[in-house]
Amino acid sequence: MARYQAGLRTEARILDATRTLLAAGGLESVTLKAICDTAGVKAGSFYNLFDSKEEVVIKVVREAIDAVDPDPDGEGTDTIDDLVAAFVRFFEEQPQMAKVYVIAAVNTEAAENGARRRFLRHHQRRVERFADAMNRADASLSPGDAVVKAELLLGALDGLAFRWALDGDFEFSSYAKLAAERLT
Amino acid sequence: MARYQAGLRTEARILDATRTLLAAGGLESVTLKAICDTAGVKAGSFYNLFDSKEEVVIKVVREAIDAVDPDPDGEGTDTIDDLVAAFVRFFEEQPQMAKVYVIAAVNTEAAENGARRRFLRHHQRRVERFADAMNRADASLSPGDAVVKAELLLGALDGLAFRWALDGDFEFSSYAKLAAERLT
DNA sequence: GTGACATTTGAGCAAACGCTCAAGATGGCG
DNA sequence: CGCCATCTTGAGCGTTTGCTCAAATGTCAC
Repeated sequence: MARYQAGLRTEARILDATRTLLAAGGLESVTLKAICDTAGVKAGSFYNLFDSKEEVVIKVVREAIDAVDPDPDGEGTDTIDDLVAAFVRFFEEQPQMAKVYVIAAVNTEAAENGARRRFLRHHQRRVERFADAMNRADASLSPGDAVVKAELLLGALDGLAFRWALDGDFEFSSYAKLAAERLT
Repeated sequence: MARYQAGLRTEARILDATRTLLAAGGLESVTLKAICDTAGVKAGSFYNLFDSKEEVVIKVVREAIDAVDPDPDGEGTDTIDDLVAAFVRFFEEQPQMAKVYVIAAVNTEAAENGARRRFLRHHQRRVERFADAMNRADASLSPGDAVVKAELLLGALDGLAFRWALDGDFEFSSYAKLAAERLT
């Protein structure tokens, strides 16, 4: 939406501010006022570049998720271990982003089911990646069984991440490896 | 806090209203105005009986959780299957309550870590129950290993519940049984 | 350099939120 | 019945939320 250099620069400042606030204080601390104050911009400028606060938050979270993809180009070379490690890394490096992810998926009521559908699609793509990796590792596994196993493993990983959100001392990484061993 | 019959009756009406709203529209729809309108009460009356909105919500959620306990008296007679079934039942019968549970655990920032600590304690009690049941089923299992296994199973159940919150068509119950088989 | 467009600003809007309080109505005990 | 504690009410407070808009300022292409 920005056409001049000045617009591009403020756009970047707004995204940076959102990232910073999100990482520091979670979704609750990301208010329009906080974003604008941090970015050194007035609300009117914000709305000259973006349609809503939500648009910016979604953009930032999506970029954070993409940044930890072990096979961003979809070459099909990632192993289960890679995928599990990437999963753990995302939660450990970007805990607040992960929480936004969880809240958006759960919190969303009938009104704005768009967000939930987006997350479901993302989850399904992840299941496919896991299932593919399982099939690559064990050719005798039927595709259907691979999907079931992938759902099970991803479910376990999500739950362990949740557990870790509850208590930072929880040994997320160890448990994740254990889950991968038993559910592969 | 209520001492007259009238007070007790409005107390019950407020709790009922909160339950109804929570089940129908999730946490977001539980505003003070909505509670008071549904209960046919003014805000002043509400605050004559309760200290805060939060107090009421917590009370309602806690009661809902206790209502599905397979061994409320702590007699130590519940099996893993009982516990897993109770877990599934809670989520399927009270999906909104379960979502509140998740949100409170994740959403709570530095400010009010009281809620998070409460949920952590509840989780730990649950882990103990699961571990005890595992030890009862297999005497050769060391207590430490039982706790690890219990954490793993509960993690998987939480994650599958989350998955189901994302998409009601997900066969939560089947996957829960599968997880119990592989992680016991 | 000027005209046309992008951007920024300051002021402010309406709605929602949780909550408070003085004053009056009601209930139950002696 | 009378009295006092309990309960209810209506009005409203103070804050925060996301967002809007006319007018001023800046920027780029020609």
